[in-house]
Amino acid sequence: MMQESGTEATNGTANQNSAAPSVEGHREVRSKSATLSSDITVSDLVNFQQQQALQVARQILLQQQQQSSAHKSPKNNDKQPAPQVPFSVAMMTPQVITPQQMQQILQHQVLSPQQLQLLLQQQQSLMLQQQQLQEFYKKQQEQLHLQLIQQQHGNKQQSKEVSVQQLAFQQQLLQVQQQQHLLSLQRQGLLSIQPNQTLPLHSLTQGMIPAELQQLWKEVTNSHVKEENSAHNNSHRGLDLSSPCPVPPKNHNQHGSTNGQYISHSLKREGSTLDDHSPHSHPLYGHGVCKWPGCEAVFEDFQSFLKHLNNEHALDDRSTAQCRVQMQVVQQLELQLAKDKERLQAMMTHLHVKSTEPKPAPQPLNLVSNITLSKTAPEASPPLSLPQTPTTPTAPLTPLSQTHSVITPTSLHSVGPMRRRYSDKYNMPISPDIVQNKEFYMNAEVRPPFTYASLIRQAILETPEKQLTLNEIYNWFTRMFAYFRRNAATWKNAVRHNLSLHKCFVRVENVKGAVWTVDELEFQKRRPQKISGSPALVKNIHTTLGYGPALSAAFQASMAENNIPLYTTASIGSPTLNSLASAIREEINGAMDHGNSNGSDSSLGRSPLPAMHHISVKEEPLDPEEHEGPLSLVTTANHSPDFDHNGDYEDDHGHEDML
DNA sequence: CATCAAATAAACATAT
DNA sequence: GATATGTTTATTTGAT
Repeated sequence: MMQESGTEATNGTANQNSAAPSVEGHREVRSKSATLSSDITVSDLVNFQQQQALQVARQILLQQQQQSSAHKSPKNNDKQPAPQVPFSVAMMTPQVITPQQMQQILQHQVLSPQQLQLLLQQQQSLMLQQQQLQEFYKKQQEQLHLQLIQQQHGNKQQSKEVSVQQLAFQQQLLQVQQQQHLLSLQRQGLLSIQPNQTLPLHSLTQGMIPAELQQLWKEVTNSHVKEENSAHNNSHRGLDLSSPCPVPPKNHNQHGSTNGQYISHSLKREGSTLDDHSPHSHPLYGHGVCKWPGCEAVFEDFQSFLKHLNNEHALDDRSTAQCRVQMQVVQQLELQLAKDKERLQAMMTHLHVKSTEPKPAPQPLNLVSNITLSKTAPEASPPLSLPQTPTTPTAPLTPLSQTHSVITPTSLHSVGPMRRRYSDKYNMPISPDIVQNKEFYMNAEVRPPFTYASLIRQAILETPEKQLTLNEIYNWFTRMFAYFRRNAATWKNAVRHNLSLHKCFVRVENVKGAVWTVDELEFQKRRPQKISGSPALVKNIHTTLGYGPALSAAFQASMAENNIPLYTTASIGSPTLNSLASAIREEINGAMDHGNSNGSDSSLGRSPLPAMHHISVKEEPLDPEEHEGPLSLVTTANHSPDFDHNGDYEDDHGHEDML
């Protein structure tokens, strides 16, 4: 009722509970600090891309101006600064990898602690530098901004004076920009550090030139998933640097403005949405706001927006530059995506399909089927194989490859109420993904594919005490998922409902009030009936068992790779990461304890984490009964719920406001 | 088609 | 009395 609406208002990150001071007491403090740091991070992240784009745009613009004044080079020459990146090209080794190569790569995949440490340090120092530069840059930025505006309105002459100054900063700007690129990528989990890719990383920082990027991208895409690619190509085209892209292409839309919003969305759109613009919808217009990168002008109606678009974002140097920047951003992300996909592929290949098949790249899922295969459950396997949702793991990140059906099916409607998540169980929520996705969900308003129960559990397990007050749980939701920063009334009610409904959540009275804890046993017990039987799964398990260790190792490695950097960079409270890890561990333990009972567990389906423990489970074959482990990779794979949403998430709102 | 789990809504109770 | 917190019931929906 009313309360809900009231709640909603408060839901933010702040503590809503002013009424129960004592109760919140200590906990409050804890959650508060956590919230704080994460909030900062989040918002920071949210603005990151946009800032980056703007900055880069300015820089490019400046360069252009200089060039034109100095060399009178053609107007929109695409030459970008700093032509150095030889390395990256070679090192990146996009998707042109043969299965064998993949294996090799995989084998080297596990970073040693030292290596990780090193990488971490590198990142941190980068962060520092960046901050410093950023500050300096901010000041300059203001000036430049003014100047740019002036220039735009006519006083070209000024530009010369300005340019002198600008030149002075150019270098720094470049640095900042590059670092930002890197950092942002890392934050998003797109840029993961891989052992064999360490170097590339550096080279990346050193200077990715749009042109190069593009080329890289092309290579990547071409080789990668050749088949599915048709669409990709299209997108490339759109991004082609050679074209100044005067008219703000649709791809730019949300991404820039929504900032945090994943590019994936935009990318995806590219493919599918290029043409479907309904009369009053424009990729650069959403929520009554202009989504042009850096512009957040508000408009009452679509018409005024169009007007604005034509006036403010007309074909001029600035727009062109911004456009380019956007392209860069997109390209980098795409590239990274491709890499991650490849990595996934390699992992899967390595883990299961050792020898097999040729078609690794195309569809990861296939692997699954391959996996299944073998051994024991011939027929059974079919079920597993399924789906079309190959990509899962990266799913959120992957949308762009429409190839992956992931996006398709559910995605479309997923936006709204999430009601069924599992079909997706066919995805594979392997740990790494989760992690990566974490970043994703923190920034993109995409509904997490996990059930409330899973999320609540996760929230609770992430704390050292393994207990949280309702309010803290709320805070965790809002902190971790952009999606839950909306519709508070709805999801809060759901959270409460879940807490009461599931036996796995135990309310513990405290002096100060009450906290919620998780009864892991119960949690694991839930709905065994379901899949339990699934023969297919069972069999796979066997198969998988053998690889158990490997898997978890890989998992950890990826965790390290992906998360650490992310969080580190993001300066997020490391607690998150750690807790996540610990939570996972716990799950694992729990799973082990219960052995097979839950083995059947289907529950995994819903929660991502579960998948992980399963993995570990394998390490220790406890399966007394017929089925050995809880789930096999396959199973695991299945579970990941729909990542699709991301894909479809239309721009924003739309439906999601169920309120 | 039956059943189940989860999401969603909402009424209601209780505590602060 | 307003909220926050919990509990419970009902309905809807997607999956199996």
